[in-house]
Amino acid sequence: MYEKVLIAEDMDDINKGVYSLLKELGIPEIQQVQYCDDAHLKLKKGVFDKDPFQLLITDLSFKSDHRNEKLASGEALVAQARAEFPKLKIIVYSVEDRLQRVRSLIANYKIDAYVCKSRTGLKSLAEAIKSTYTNQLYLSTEVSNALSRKSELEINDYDILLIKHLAKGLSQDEISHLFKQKDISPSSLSSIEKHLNRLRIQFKANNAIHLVAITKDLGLI
Amino acid sequence: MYEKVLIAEDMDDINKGVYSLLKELGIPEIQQVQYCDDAHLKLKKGVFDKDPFQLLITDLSFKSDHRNEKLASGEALVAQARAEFPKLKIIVYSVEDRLQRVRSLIANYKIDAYVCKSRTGLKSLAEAIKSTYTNQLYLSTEVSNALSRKSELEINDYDILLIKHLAKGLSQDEISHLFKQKDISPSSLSSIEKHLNRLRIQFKANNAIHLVAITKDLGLI
DNA sequence: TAACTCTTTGTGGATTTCCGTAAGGCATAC
DNA sequence: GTATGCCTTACGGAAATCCACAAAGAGTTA
Repeated sequence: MYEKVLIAEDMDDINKGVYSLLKELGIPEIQQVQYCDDAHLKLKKGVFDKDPFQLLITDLSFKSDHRNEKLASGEALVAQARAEFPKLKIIVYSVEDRLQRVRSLIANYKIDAYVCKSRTGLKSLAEAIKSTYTNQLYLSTEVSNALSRKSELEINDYDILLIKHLAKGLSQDEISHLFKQKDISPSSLSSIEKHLNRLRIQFKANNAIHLVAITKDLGLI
Repeated sequence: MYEKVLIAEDMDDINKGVYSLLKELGIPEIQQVQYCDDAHLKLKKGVFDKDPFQLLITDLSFKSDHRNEKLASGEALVAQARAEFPKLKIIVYSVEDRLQRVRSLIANYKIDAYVCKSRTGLKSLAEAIKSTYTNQLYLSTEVSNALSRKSELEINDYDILLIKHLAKGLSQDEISHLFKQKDISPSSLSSIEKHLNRLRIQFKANNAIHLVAITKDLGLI
């Protein structure tokens, strides 16, 4: 089993919960940090001391406070960690349950497991730890079909961007101009209308207002 | 100090963290539930057994799963608990940090403390427990000014209702018809336009979409 | 009562969104 | 090569919004 594990999680209560789980699993060396930058430092120090961490368990969202950090999000931490320490196992442990998000983490950073925080989050996390130790990708049940092809008709980054700009108060015409200016394709008013229309249908929204309200409730934007 | 405390929190890791905090505080009887309905049952049973809970610590958001519950949210649980057990102390422990939300919980249900989950959430929770035991309202630092600045409260229930219906996807014309039907005044399309226009100016919103997005972020709707 | 203010309601017009249709580009399959 | 499907773009009309101004009503004050 793992000998040396790092937990990156800003909320102290969860941090505590994960810590006691690792203790129960009999892992001898456990370190905890509440900031992404601290996590990065610890990882580097481990390598420097010739005693590297074998596993990183990290959240995705870290509330920002007075400190201004270089690594502003869990995703940034994952990206950095994967780039610098290819052998490090990474488990993402987050409330986020959007399949698209999970997919992109796996595709871009080759994370070793994704566990949704939930009623049974800790149990899943325990399984994830065991699976990753034997080099098996682990996804908790909530997101287990993130890799199946069926859910391909999800929304992509372009759609999110579109809705975000809508929510910021831009008209469709203004978005069109902005996209042209930034070389984001498609940028024609007609295409923007078409994409929004598809999204409205997909989310069963009556109009653009409704669409923004729904996606906000879902936490997509 | 409290003798009998109930924790309602769906995520097992946080539940674990809170539990160990209460243990450290020397509270002898601690019970935990992961569903609102279970919390309600426990509270009722306590009274029935002539050994009522003195304190409820509850989250606001509970993910729904296969069970279909009567009390679908933490707020519903709080409402029910306050109505049935006026002497029960209630601490809400949630990530939600919108002042309006805190305000309405205090105004409507007379909760005894509101603690934001954060890096130092557990520490705040400990203070909240002590404060409430001496009948003092406690608000964690993130939301401590929820009661001070009531300046922004120039919007009334009519405005909120209006925006809520917008967010549900109704057109201004449909809202007009609905209001006429329900005898809500003013109900003319013209007046609805005028009110929305005032709100847009007030919130510096470019259009109705923007207005809904802003008020949603503020937790007004 | 008259003057004043505030709110509701109405009207017209510019702008934007909504929705269908159609043309053109581009890749893949036959 | 041609056919096919998918996507972008364009255009036009209906509907909804945004906005300015005017009229009617209700309440207040002098």
